[in-house]
Amino acid sequence: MPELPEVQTVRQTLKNFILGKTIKDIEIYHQNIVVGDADEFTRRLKGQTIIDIDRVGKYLIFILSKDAFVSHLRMEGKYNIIEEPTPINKHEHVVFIFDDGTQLRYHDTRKFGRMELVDKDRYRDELPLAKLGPEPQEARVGDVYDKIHRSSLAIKTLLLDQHIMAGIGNIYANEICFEMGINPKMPGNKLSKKRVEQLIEVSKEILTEAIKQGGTTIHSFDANGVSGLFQTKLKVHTQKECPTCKGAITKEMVNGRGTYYCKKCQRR
DNA sequence: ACGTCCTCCTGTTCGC
DNA sequence: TGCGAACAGGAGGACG
Repeated sequence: MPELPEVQTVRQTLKNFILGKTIKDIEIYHQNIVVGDADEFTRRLKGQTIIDIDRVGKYLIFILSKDAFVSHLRMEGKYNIIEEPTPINKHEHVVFIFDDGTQLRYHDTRKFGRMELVDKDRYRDELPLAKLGPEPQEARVGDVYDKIHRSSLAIKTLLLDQHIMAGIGNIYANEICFEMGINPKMPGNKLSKKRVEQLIEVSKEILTEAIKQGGTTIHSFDANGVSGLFQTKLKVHTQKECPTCKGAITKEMVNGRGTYYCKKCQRR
């Protein structure tokens, strides 16, 4: 589900709700969500206060008084804020119970999401975050060009590779290719340095605009009832008609992911 | 080392 | 209408 703008939206919403709260207990209904020993996860975090929530790429990092854990929502993960007691939903797998009686519940229909304890002081330098590339905002043209230039993979596949740049997922990869006027299947090694520079600029612009809109709401995603608005600005993803030439949008699979583009306007 | 495919899951949509 | 196949904001591991 969520890409960088959606995760950023979730982060902000969660910060407003849980900063300063202390975890009284944790209930884990599906152990696989927690990487490593689920009992240790509970034991370690119990009694700790939420100090901050960070975000790196599509990862959220919950910073507590002593420890920290990362949370990746993958395709369908969400956090439900519970202020009034309600029955547990069958897709709520991890429940954080705070000392003020409120709860934070991790909801994930496909159970793809993961949580994992990390070192509070150096999580950026250890797995799973260590291998992530820079977000477009911090990316340096030379570094990105080096990686793209040496690959014959489709440019869209490279945009989805979190080791090159972090935060872009399927929706925004499609949108970025459209804005670039590039065919998503264009091999990376066909791009000039100038073109890669433009790619980074376009990525920044699209992610920034999406964050401003509160992310994209497709299917059921929302950040605790806060729906994003970027879906109204999508130009190709899940669209039928090209906003530029009014021709039909082509949909095909690239690297196993649904890829939408305009054959006429994206050929460079 | 690199590219491709499979896998983890469940719910919804698509096509015959 | 019914029913199985395909697909869905992701990423890590196996394999050739």
